[in-house]
Amino acid sequence: MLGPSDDLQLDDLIVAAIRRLMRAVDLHSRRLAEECGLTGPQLATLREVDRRRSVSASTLARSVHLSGATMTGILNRLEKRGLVARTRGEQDRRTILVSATDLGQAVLARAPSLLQDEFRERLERLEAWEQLMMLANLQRIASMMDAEALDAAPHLIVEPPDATNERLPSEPPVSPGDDAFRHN
Amino acid sequence: MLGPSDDLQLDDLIVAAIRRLMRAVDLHSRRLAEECGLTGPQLATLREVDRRRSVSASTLARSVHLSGATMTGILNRLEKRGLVARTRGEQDRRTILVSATDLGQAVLARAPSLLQDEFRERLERLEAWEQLMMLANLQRIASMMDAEALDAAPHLIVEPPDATNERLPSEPPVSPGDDAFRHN
DNA sequence: GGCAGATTCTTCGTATGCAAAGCAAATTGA
DNA sequence: TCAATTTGCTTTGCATACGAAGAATCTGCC
Repeated sequence: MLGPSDDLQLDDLIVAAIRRLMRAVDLHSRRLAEECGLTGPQLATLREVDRRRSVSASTLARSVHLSGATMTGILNRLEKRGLVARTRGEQDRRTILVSATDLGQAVLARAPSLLQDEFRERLERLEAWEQLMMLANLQRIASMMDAEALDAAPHLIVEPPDATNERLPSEPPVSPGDDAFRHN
Repeated sequence: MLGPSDDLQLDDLIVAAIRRLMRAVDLHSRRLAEECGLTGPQLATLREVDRRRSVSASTLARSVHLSGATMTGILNRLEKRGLVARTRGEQDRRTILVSATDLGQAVLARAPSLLQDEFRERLERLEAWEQLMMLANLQRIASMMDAEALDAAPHLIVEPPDATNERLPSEPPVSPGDDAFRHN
């Protein structure tokens, strides 16, 4: 372990790195907006809407880790551009079911990644174990900071080399009901 | 390396982890605001103002990795509460020199860390090499995403309260590979 | 001196992002 | 059955965040 003075150093460095990362994400979001007309959160939301066929707004919010209020604003902008459609739920008329329009899917097909190309290229040049280590560390930090928010979902564990990593064991494949976020 | 389909998975997991991290930071910022009256960016700014004795607004913005426009808003709120004071530069009357008031220093002395206590406790329980690995990975990711912004310098060492307004790239150059493991 | 260009900060417009309050629909309980 | 609660979304208020444009100032060149 480190002494208290070193801990202060460590804290500051972590804070600085996180701030740098957040800024980079924000800047890339604005660049996305210029290039394809969608900001980062909008693109992430549209992708998730398209992946699942028809989702409630709250489920959507949880999937992309946003509050419901923020999701409302994003959906408003997406809807205003005709990229998604809002429908009232049949059985439960409180819920709003969101679905991607044809235009939305078309835009999505042309949209770039949520990560900068530069970053992806650099990442691709790394060895697989390095990629997984970085992901694991990122997830670990997220979990450590997220913990107070009660997320029981286990995340990526870097397995010894014999595990067949066809699919990384984090988010389950689409199954629309079991959201992995069931804390009520 | 991983195949293209796994890369897509990797991208998505990284995006999700980053989003989770950003949300956690935001939530902690709001908690800070309730507890000590200062949000995360405000506290970070006030700390930096106090550390250096008197800084220009632009230097401050670069130090905490914010744009000048954002810094203006934060300084407005800090000034309105009497925590910092703005003064015109003597030689260069374009610059705004920011300094912490007595009240600002008093508030600062009582303010908690920018990181959640939960996170810090968890971090402290880890071995030193693990702490450094996590920091190094975080800095590496930040650098990889930051690179396009020409910043390129992962500042491992917290700069001394130099007060001399340094020019552009500013941050002490550190070879990007071993940045986390340089003790001095 | 005097003016063109650069630099510094502020203002404006837009998009996140959250909590809390508000509203409507569904569920529960007596 | 119908009031009380819960649930799902929207609205409101505030604080980031950014770029672009504007105002004030400085610098260099003549």
